[in-house]
Amino acid sequence: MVRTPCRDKSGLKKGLSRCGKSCSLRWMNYLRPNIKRGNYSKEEEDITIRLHQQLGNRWSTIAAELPGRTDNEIKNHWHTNLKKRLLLQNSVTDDQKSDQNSQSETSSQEEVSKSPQEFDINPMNTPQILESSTSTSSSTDHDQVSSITIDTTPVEFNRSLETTIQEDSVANFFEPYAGNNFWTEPFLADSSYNFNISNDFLAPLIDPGYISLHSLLLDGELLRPYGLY
DNA sequence: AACGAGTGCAACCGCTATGGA
DNA sequence: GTCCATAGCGGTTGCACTCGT
Repeated sequence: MVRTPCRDKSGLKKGLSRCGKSCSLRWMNYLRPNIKRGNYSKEEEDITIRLHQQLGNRWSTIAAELPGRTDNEIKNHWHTNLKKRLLLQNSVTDDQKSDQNSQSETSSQEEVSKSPQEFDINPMNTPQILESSTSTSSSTDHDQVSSITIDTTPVEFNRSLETTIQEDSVANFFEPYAGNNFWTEPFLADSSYNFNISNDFLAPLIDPGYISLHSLLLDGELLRPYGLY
């Protein structure tokens, strides 16, 4: 069943008019209280890269592993930052390989036996970018080239993805919230939003303690879109 | 100051899945 | 079983903003 688009007959948007779907999307992607905003941590980027390697463009699944991040945000971040970095990484890796090829014929024969995916895209094999995740960086690609630091320490590849995420990022990320099963109840955070932004805003009620642990502490920038600092 | 290019991200679009009548 | 509304997903677009010239 094809959804009726939020357009008038001329095909133009109806100004500021919003259909239910538009409102829903805006809530889910932008207004939802437990959305984490601001720069991505290295852990979040690592998770994104690994999951994308495993799952492809299943952004909602990836988003489920990154609490506070929406699929849309992750998708945007991937297209605007991570994809470029991986491409850059690959180009650096290719350069290194070409250098190595010119120096060692033996090593080149080993490389040939690999499929491209084994050493190009796979973030588990490629060097880890240590650059801080400043998504607002206005530097040019050329500047990024000069600013990126490559860590050639190999990542243990045999660990399962789930174990890797749990050990490397998620457990550490939510350790301060231990005792609240945020991880298995991701949408409870929505319900935790029981303080009034305005008199017009009605939200479900829940234990106020939940707010401090999940909503308020998730990110310092959480309330800034509402003018609450 | 003005302009153009590049960038980031919210919003939109088309589609499928699902559930209720 | 059919129809319809809605939720959710991934791809794409449009525009505000920043930066360099």
